[in-house]
Amino acid sequence: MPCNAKQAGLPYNACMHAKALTISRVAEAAGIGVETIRYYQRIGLIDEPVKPASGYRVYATSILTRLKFIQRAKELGFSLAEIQELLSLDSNACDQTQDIAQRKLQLIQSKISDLQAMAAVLDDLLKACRGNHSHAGCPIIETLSRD
Amino acid sequence: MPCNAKQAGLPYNACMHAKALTISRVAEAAGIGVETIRYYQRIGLIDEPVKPASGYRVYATSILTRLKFIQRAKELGFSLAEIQELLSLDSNACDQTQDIAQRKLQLIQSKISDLQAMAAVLDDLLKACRGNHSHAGCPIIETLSRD
DNA sequence: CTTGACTCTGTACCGGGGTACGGAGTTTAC
DNA sequence: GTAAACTCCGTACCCCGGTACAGAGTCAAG
Repeated sequence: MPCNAKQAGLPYNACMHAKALTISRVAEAAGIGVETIRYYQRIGLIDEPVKPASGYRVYATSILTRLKFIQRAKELGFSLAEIQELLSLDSNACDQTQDIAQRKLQLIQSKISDLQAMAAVLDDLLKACRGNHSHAGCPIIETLSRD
Repeated sequence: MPCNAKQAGLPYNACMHAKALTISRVAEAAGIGVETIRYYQRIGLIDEPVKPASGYRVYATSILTRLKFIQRAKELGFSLAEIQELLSLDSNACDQTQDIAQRKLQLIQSKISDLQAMAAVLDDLLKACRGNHSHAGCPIIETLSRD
């Protein structure tokens, strides 16, 4: 996009303030890549900011809050689609948010107990290995394959 | 592969038994797609079964156990590459696999603690929601956005 | 006022984990 | 004994979550 400030007899830099929050400053502050921010915009996870005449995106500081939210939610195991759903909820729509979080929590808890079972089996296997070199039947596959 | 039963003066169907465990029966029984089974064979996650002269794969029933294992391990967050390594525990001798098992155990334990951390955060957030009847905004959304 | 750093759009690519298709051969049920 | 259903192989395509260009325009420091 051309900077139409020129047509108005102004320098291009009339299009942006010196310390504007540009995409690379956002990326730096949020600890993620510039391309990732553009990717999130493409998929609609964050809004395109208002662009001055030059076409350079200038972000509101609230973008940092949003990116933080996204990163936290990702760490909790939410997919970008789920995060989009969370973000679309009005912050008063506590009920729906709770539902989503509750389902996620149950999922996580059942993974934990499966992994604990698996760890116990592996631990037993290791003990058996150390004591017994015959290893006629490694129980791990059968144990994990049951049901 | 042509069925060389023909050259021997026999019908093609001499190449396979009527109720042979064919790929679609395996897929059906395991609740996965035929293409997925072929994919697992391509990447070496499961062995190619013996093929009679016709070229149609005929599986041993043990494939079902193995596929069950793969599905369970996948649910637990293991990648197919990791599952491959886990499966190698079954076929190798004990003393050759102890460190694989040891590393897997550590991996599982770190997955467990990651998931426990996630669960704790989600649980706290849910508790905050249940105590929040003020309509002042959803604590989950607010907490995830903070800082 | 130049030079280098930055940004724009668009498109292509990556690895992981599959899924679908085409065209040919095989098996099975009627 | 033929039609429908199944299987083969190879290749191409899909989604996800990014990442990496290229080529053109803009900004900021010296």
